[in-house]
Amino acid sequence: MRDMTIPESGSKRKLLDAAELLFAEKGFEAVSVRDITQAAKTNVAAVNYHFGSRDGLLTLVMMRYMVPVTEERLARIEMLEKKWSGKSIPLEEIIDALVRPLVGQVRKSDLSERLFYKLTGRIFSEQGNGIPPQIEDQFRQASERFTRSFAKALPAVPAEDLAWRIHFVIGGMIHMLTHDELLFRVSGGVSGTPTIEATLSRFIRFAAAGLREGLVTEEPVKKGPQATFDF
Amino acid sequence: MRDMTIPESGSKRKLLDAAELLFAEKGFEAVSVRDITQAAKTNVAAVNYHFGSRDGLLTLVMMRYMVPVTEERLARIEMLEKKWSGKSIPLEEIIDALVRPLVGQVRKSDLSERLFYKLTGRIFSEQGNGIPPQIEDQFRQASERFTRSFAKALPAVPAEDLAWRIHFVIGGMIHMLTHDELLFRVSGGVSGTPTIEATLSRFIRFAAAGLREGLVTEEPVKKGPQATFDF
DNA sequence: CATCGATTGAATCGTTCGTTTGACATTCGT
DNA sequence: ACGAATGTCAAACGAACGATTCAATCGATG
Repeated sequence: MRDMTIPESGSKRKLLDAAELLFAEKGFEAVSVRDITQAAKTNVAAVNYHFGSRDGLLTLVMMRYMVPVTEERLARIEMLEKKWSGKSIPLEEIIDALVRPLVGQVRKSDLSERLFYKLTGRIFSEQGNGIPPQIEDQFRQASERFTRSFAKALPAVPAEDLAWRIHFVIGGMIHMLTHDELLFRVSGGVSGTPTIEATLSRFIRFAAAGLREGLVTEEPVKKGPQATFDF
Repeated sequence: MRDMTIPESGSKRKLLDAAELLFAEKGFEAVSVRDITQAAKTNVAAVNYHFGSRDGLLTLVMMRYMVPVTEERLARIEMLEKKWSGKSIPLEEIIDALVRPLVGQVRKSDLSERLFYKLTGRIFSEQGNGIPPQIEDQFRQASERFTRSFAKALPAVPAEDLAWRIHFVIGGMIHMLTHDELLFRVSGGVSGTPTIEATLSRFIRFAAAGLREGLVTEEPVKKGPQATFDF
């Protein structure tokens, strides 16, 4: 296996940064090795020298944020299990643990918020289309863990129904990440430029309501901002 | 403009059928003109002769079902407006009008259900990525019309919130169409092979609940199967 | 049958793709 | 200061791409 560490400077780092920017803007298929090396102001051969192949660079670009995102997702869900010690976790907090790690990583990148979410959204939406197995594994880990917590939080929902509902939630999340600009068409130009926090809150409430569909809520659903996890 | 009609037989029809099958299986970018002509057992030049270019064929493949889908969507929503004459339409029926036309067109194709939904899902998910303007226009029409009905059905939801919620619904729909096989990963192998009708019902209930989030429902939400429109 | 537009066929165009080569430059330990 | 490792560079490779050329063939019509 090749060196998977990311240096702080040098052409390897420049290539990685240029590649992730172009991938975010135009998609993984639409960017050629020559586009990347030109943007990074290096020679064409540099990609194959440092990453073995275009695929090697692609994998590293994907892993760079997906690994920390998965780690933070799993850490958050474990924290929640402890916090609610055995009891089922409120839906809103599970969904928060699913999407907030994306916000946590955005600042570690040189990309703008829009581009970072577009990049991660592209990764999510390429599932099953010849994605590197390392990335598939990240998805598998988060998927298995969160499905368990969702099932515990919604014991009244049959497993098959729940699977589909989670499916729909993931679709909404991906669409939120990839198509920020689409909103203006859907809304007829209604929306301003919401902060990510407001959008996240909207998504969490939407997803929780969809997941809970059909359930009688004895006590009315807690309103106000969702859990903040600022510890 | 070139001839946009689709003959019942001949190599033009064979190319169209072969192209839509390959596009559904592997995506629009991953299929070459040579793949298509080989599958259709015609000469490579046939694509450029009949469709002007690869893009011309691609556009026609997309328009073949998207035009009837949009027409049926708009017809259904107009029917609903008449049926509820001025009153706001129940959410479930609006969402039904949005997704059921896809089921209506599946039988007109030679593709299996799985591949047809994959094909249309791919069309939906390519929005903003250099999609033909004719297809963009189909989206625009449906988007404007349904946004209006959603707004009327949910007068208490602020326009900006509603826009995002519709956004999430569309994302769930696309994911449902494109990633049928993903379900097995999410659910841990729980699901069987649901009929499209059961899946549709699940989606409609999920989406309606998400759209309605936060609203006090004076009368409990009507249960049971959603409207069938069998007239 | 002869004619003519419509269609097909094999060959090839020019480009772009990811990758490789081998010469050259730089850096570093000893 | 020297040799080895490391990195860079221009050039080129073979393969695949969409598109085009032009002669051969077909089918309807006169």
